Amino acid sequence: MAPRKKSSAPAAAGSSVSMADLARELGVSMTTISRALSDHHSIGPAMKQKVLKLAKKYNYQPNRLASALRKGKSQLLGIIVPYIEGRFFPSVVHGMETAARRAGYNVIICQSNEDVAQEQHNLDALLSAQVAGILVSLSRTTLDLQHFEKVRSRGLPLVLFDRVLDDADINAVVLNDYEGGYLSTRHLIEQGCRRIAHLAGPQHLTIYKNRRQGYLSALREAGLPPDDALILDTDMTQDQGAAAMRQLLALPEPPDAVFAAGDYCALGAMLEAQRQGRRVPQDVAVAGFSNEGFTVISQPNLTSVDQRCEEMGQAAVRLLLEVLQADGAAFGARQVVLRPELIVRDSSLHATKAGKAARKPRAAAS
Amino acid sequence: MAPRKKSSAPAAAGSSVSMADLARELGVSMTTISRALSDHHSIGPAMKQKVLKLAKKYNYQPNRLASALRKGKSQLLGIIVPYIEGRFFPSVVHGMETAARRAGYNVIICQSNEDVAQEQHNLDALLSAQVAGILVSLSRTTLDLQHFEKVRSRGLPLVLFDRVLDDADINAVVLNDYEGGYLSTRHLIEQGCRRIAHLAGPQHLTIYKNRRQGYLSALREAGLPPDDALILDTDMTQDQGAAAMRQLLALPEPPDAVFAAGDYCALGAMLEAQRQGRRVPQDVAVAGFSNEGFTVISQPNLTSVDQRCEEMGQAAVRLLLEVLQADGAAFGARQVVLRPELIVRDSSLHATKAGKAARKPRAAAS
DNA sequence: TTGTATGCGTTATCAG
DNA sequence: CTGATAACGCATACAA
Repeated sequence: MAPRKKSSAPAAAGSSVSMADLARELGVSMTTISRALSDHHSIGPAMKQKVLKLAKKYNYQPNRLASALRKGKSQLLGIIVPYIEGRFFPSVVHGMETAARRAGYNVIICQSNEDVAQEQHNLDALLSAQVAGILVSLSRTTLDLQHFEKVRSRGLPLVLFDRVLDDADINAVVLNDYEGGYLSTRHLIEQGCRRIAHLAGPQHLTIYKNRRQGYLSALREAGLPPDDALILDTDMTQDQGAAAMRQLLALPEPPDAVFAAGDYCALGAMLEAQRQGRRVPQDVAVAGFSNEGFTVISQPNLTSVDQRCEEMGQAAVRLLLEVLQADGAAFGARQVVLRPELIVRDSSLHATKAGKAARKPRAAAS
Repeated sequence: MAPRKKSSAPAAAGSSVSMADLARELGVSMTTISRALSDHHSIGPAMKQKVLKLAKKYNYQPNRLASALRKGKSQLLGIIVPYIEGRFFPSVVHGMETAARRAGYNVIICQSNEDVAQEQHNLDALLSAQVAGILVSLSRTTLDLQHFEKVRSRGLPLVLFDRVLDDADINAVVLNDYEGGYLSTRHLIEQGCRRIAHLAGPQHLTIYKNRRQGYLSALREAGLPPDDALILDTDMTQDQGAAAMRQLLALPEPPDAVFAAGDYCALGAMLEAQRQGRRVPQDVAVAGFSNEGFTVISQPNLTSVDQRCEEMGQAAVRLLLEVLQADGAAFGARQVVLRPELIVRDSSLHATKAGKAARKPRAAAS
């Protein structure tokens, strides 16, 4: 028995049933249908059941567009990331989508491609789509937050994550990069290393600045004097990691450990050291940052700092939803700082005879 | 000079200007505003300029919800993937978002978590959001396509990618897995290998079935008899790859090469062989599938088949938009088959003395 | 070339 | 508890 039977307007292809259709069929008003479906209090249980049954029968799907238009708020969250590749951002997005779905939201994803202009366009598109809130990890070329004023003036919650700017007055979820740098360096010190080099990232980016601060703190705490010759600026690529290691090994007094602010950079350094006949970790210990998938595959496996990607995504959405619920109350912007986890692997086991700290990579894709 | 001046309804926080506001301000009708903004032909250039200028001044943002409601079609594409992790899906999504944005669309992303029920919910949510089209890579637990009937009956374009079912009557973009298996195996044969094992994936999945077929074809073509003892079923994990290699090396006549249908599985096999004192590729050559990031990091670097992730995403969106434009015309479902690329690296250079085929991993994340 | 009127599907505000 | 009606913001058929 096909659904389309006595309905005056048959469910032709391309169209789906609306509340009006259900109302007509049951001989009641649209209002009643709406109440029954949205579980309103002033609705008879008998009526409610009838409506729900019919809705199921006709396979009624609410039109969220109409609902959102009427209510002025959609069930969509906008996400802007520099790009969806590598290990970090996909994992964060994974966490976000999961948290959002649980709360009944869907996510629109945009890539800025590290371009402020693109970021602005994305922002406009999201506002235009009437999203309920926006999550952003800033592009590298974003130097101020003025284009996000639109968001505030619309009264929409905004949460930055990972890539932020120093602005106390904005909601943000970040990793404690300082602590990551500190933990990593302290670990190297505990391994008996005394001349610890640092391959730093672009210092105008907060994350790299903080990792470096952590490094310096650990040195200071251990009474080790920082040596400018051991702190090299790189762009975090594998190539520059190798180049930096070449430079370090050419020093009259080369380092006995290297803490790189990124895994690819660390890998480049490690391979270069091996190419020059040094043993890792015995001659020079190496630690990276980000806990990339390949850290359990390189020889030796690479010690690194896990960034809690997924937790970051979930935390960001949670924060956003809280602000959304508070709806204007509780103004003060909140900052959530996640604690990094140092994952010790063979590349840094300088003192002991390379213990084992194996970790399986995640399951096969596709 | 602030925008809110003579307007009767000041732009209060939380609200934005609408066409009606612009119309009132200029003393013209909404129709005129609409036409000017949508670049309609019957509109005076002078008027058009005036409207555009005012729109800029007031920072007018069209409400896509309202527009979509009216037109019955939004500027949103829905994407359903099993999950957003690993290398494959993020790259595909990357390609999709890029292609979609260029065409003026935004993408909503949902994860099915390999669960049919979740896939259905995602589907409902997307339909409810009135997306203009849907792109799906099926969950592992999806055994038929009946829940996608809703999409067709709504007249929405549907495109499957990568994970599909054998159904000729549906738009799909897939990799030629058969060719990938064939190329990989032929390459091993050309390297002088004669006893080539195959670590196969779950055979109810088309992709693995096809990779295996390609393997068999290459053997047949070379006059090498397939040997059932050399074809092992696995779930493609690293562990099972290792277990399979153990089993193979215990044979009275062990293989001189292994073609695994996945990189993690290949890696497990490779490491196990080395653990048992075999040299790769000299004693046993190894080739994988998917071109994961770690293929350039493992020792030796792993020969693999690139799946053209990004192209797949772009092709899927292109196909979807074509169907959308055709709007009912041109019914026949189309299948786009992408050609895989064999990336030869050291793990399979059996004959020659391990040439070099280095490839840098992509740039550092975050 | 411009304006008038109507409807997309839903929800909120009233009144019964 | 239920119903009639208006409104969200935009786009189109039709009239001027």
